[in-house]
Amino acid sequence: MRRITIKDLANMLNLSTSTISRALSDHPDISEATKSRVKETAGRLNYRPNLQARFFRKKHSGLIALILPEIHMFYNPSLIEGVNAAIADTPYSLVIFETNNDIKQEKEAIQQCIRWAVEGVMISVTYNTNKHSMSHLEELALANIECVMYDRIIPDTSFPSLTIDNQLAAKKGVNILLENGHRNILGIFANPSLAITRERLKGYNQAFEEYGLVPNPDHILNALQVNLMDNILPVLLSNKTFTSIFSMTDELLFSTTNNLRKLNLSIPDDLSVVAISDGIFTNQFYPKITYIEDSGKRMGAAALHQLIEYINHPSREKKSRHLPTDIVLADSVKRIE
Amino acid sequence: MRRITIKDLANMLNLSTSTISRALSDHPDISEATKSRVKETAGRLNYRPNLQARFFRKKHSGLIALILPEIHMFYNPSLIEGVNAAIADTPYSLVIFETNNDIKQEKEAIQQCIRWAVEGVMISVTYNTNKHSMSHLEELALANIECVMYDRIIPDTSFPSLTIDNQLAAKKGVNILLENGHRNILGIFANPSLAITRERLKGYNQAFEEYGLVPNPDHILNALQVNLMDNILPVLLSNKTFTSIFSMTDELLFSTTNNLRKLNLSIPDDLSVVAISDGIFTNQFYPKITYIEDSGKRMGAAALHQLIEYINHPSREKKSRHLPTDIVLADSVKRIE
DNA sequence: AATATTTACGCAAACGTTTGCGGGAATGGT
DNA sequence: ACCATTCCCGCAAACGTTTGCGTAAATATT
Repeated sequence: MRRITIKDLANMLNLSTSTISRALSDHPDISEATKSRVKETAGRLNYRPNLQARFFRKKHSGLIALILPEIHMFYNPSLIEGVNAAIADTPYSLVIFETNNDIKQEKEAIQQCIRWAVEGVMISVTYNTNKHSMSHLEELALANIECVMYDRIIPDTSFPSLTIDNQLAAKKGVNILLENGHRNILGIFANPSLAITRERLKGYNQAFEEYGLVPNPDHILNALQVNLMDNILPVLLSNKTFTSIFSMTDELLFSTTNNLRKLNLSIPDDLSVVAISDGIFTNQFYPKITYIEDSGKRMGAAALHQLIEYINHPSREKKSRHLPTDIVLADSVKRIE
Repeated sequence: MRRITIKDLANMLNLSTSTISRALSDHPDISEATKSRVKETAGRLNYRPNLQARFFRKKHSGLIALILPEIHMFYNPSLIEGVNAAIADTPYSLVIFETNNDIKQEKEAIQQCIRWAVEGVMISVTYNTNKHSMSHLEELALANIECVMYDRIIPDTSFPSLTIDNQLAAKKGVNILLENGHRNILGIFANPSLAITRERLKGYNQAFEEYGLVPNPDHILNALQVNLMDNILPVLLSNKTFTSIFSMTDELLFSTTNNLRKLNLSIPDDLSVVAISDGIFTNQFYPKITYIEDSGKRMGAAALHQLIEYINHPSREKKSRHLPTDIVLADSVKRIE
């Protein structure tokens, strides 16, 4: 039970392989009569082109790689869903690499991409990837593989990137709290070695400044790792007189809600909460959390389209883009005077 | 800047392509001297084998496909992580297809697998895939592609499967509640068209029966879709006198916790809770939830290894296996008399 | 009717790698 | 010194597909 090939079809129909090939791809050189004859038998015999051979001959792989630091509960599942939905309308297939926030695994993933001759790479880098350790990314460029960075990017490089306007998003979020009378706003942030953290931090501060207020550096919690939250957050909340919390991600928000429950504090009666969020957790949670939307689904689709754009037009100028962000108001903010 | 090939190396070193190929793969026919000479220049010139060409010639693709119904917050991220970690030690790469619980997309994914000539498929089927609609799976067999089902399987088919012992797991979970004195146990279950739901339901009932009790069918909630929980659960909890809840998945558990908060009911003071869970949500949640572990990570690794086993030994007898389940006790169960 | 064009197909090479086979040179044994 | 091995390496085919080029027949043009 060997797999049926173009040669088989050629033999059965007394045609050459070239005619079969052209007939199947609707080449104008082939008459309608033979086209339908070929297609009919191909369908009947369940012929499936060998993509390996095709792409080998055509010198491209039909593969697009998605490299991400981790696949945990938040954001990335949504992102994968977005990429998957978008790639269904294209001739490409998706391979996914997970780096576990380890730059060594990131390098290994890139080597894999080169060996597979993928046609494009979408990457969200690890904590430790920065301007001075991106030789592996430059290898991609040398191999003529298009690359866009998304979400966790390295700013100010020659690689195009796609993010939301992180500073603006954070500013919008904090603004909601300020406008509702909050002044003591605990800002919960991730690892500051990530550009995304620094940008969102800027937005937090900028919101205060534009309001004519001075942000208090003591009101910032930098959770180098999420599980440290359980130690730090209770201390912070018991000592200070916060009336609200701004969380820069879903992951930190989840940890926050658990800690609030542990401290017997409720949202929004004891503390108002605003987050930058994918939208899934914040909408399903009770009470629904007010958030600035950073949709993984939309990001995934947009990043893919941008990448395919570059693949199809390699010479086109590469630039970094921002996705717009919506404000979604819900039940987690209480107005105070 | 063309990519460097074996031919290039052959020309530069005045050797034949066959010698280069053999030298790079440590063939005994090649002397150590030339081996090191070849490897040195290959390394220096950054030679990367063209996997498309290699696999094309060798008549396999080096690809393994993972087909899953959805990538939401729970389980599947963990599963992907497990597969990814395990596949790193193998010569295979992973492609992921998401079917959105749509049998049409599932069929499409399988067609893709055949066209790509993947060497194995790991699949968790949709709600609507059953014994009478699995012609696409049989096509896989015809194409000599190995296939294992995991998690959401079709029972009693010729395809090997990998699951936990769902009935046993549910029984274990309900048992914990029974042993702690609970008799009115709300069972929260998913769509009964899934075999996994029916199995776990059996376990729920069996636990009662082995305890000499008669399970009450009115104590079963079948959430055909998760978002329906918000309507049904409050009604059920206000009418009946439940003292505890058994949830068959993380997803349903999450919805449950939100509804409990809405109703101002706390765990475990008002209601004890036990779930079958991947372990991530239950451990991070406050209070920590007692659960029967169904680890996506472990499942992913195990399914992959089983699949590779079949790929390497196609004639080996295929059988369905169960993964053992651990009980993880935490803070969500209160003893009552 | 002679020439020009179009139509419809076949020939053969090419993509990069692996591998069966063959053979010259070096080595071993007597 | 002769034969049998062993050691290294090259030749060439093969995997399935696409595609530039060539060409005979059919059709169009004058």
